[in-house]
Amino acid sequence: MTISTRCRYALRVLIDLAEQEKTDYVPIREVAERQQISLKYLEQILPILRKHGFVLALQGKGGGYRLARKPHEYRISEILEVTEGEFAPVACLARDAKTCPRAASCKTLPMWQGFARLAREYFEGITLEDLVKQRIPV
Amino acid sequence: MTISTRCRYALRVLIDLAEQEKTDYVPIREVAERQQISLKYLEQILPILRKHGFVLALQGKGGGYRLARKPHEYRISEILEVTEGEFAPVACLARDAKTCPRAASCKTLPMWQGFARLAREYFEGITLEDLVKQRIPV
DNA sequence: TATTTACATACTAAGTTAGTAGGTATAAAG
DNA sequence: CTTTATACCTACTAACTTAGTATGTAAATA
Repeated sequence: MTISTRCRYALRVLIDLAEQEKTDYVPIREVAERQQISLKYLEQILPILRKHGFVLALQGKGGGYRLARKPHEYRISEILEVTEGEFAPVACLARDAKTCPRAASCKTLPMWQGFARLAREYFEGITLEDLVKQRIPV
Repeated sequence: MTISTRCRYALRVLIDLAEQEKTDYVPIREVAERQQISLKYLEQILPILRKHGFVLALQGKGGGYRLARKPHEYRISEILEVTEGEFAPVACLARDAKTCPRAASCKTLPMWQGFARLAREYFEGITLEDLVKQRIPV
């Protein structure tokens, strides 16, 4: 039950890009150096973010990545979704799950549903801007 | 981010034992048949529950397992803890984690702390009896 | 002594994770 | 037109985890 580094790195990259506050493109190599993350690994992660419209990419000299939206327009739940996969504590709650024959009588299902809902609402309520500006209540 | 079958099976066994409402020992084989779970796999899971005092075991003919406490005396959080391991969405929040050099400036740490707390409180608030009597609000 | 139970340990196939390695496509600059 | 700097793509791998199976041994009752 731990968040993958792929997901955590994705968040750090997005935060890093948000902090640059530039409108021009930042080479991924710079981010890798600043964040001390393997460049080659980031090269696998960034295309995921691009395919889902989170960042814009520009190839060639002077190219790089930049945010596609303003920081407050990213819900953390979206970022988790694409880098970590759907949040489903048990298989029966996955979108593509075939209905479990035990579902009707399952004594634990409501608990997992409640937990999934709690988690979803928590991460939907946080934006990238909240992270950058450290606005998470402790 | 999914709960292991080991953990889910452990919950089903405890619920099953609670439903028997007998004070005498139930052979694990019976539980395996009722719940349609591999007997050999359960034979690995039950010793975990016994070592942590959740169930009592009796060897030999007429032996088996029974609950060590009353259903309302089990918090789900305890059961998750021993079968699934400590709930720590990121490594830095594990009990034995060495302090991350990035911790002080980490923009995501408070979010993970908040999530861990939310999850902990949710599962601490549910007992085995709640599951058996299907008292989980939807 | 036979039977039934828990208990212990080793093994395994399949999948996941966190990368590394090597090359291709694209675009700007000289 | 060549060089350089970037993104992009695909394959590979070591280590680990998961969900079991297999093969016993120990204990307690009938």
